[in-house]
Amino acid sequence: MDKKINADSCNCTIIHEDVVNKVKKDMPKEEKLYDLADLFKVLGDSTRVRILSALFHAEMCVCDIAALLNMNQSAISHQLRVLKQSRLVKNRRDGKVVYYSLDDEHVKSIFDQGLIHINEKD
Amino acid sequence: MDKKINADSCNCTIIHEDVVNKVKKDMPKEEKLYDLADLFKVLGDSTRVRILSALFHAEMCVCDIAALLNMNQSAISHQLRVLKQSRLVKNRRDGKVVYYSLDDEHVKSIFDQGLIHINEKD
DNA sequence: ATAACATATGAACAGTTATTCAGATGTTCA
DNA sequence: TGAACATCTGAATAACTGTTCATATGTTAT
Repeated sequence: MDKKINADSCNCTIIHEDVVNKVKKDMPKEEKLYDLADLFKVLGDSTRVRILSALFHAEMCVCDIAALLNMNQSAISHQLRVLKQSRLVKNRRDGKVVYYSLDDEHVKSIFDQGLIHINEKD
Repeated sequence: MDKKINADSCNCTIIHEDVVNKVKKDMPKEEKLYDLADLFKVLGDSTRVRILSALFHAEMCVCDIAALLNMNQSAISHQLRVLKQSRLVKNRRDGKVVYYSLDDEHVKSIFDQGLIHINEKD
């Protein structure tokens, strides 16, 4: 309903009010965009990217991942928690060992698109 | 060539050496994964996500974006620079005004996949 | 029950980053 | 040339985040 542009805090005169109003109408809900940024924030760490990339190929336990990435167990465990909170991985316990695996089919395609971008721009 | 697992720094005994070796072989090059994380790092900020989301719908100048997002011009300018360095946006100057637009077709599909993930998990 | 092992967790520290502020640069027009 | 405006930039600050360390939890086997 309220399509009025608030120019108080941007210290600019608005140049193209029509464009701004149109875009404002067409954009997704603010909340969704914040959630999206939060998702990318989770993906925006090399340790977590490497963990996910590993889990694309096999279910793995914490120690295996730590050995693979040459990092200590605690660091991996902390990051797995972050990934789990974002529902990107899930786990199952088998005795002492906890196995982690992917909990999302879309991450793979997000990664693939990202890699295409990278490979095109260098 | 060197598929030996370095377990020195992970303070774990390796449980499934076969799995670790297989995954190590199948994973993309380390460097690509770091680049990928860097890309997601750029996408992992709500201001930048909102800017890109706006640019999906129209080319816009800095002032317009600032007004749309209700932020000051300097903050937007700083973020546009980050987006440009990652080749996600490009710009053209028309007199005093600088117009920004998307410089990547893949970002849209990365966003779409991300939104699917978000919408499924709540 | 206790030792051994895999994993999880909380606190602390170091490094990174987004925004703000002040001012610089570049362009247009009178 | 100088005023007005759009944009850019560097420094400073405040907030956030990843890793490490020490320790806790949970499971198995003796």
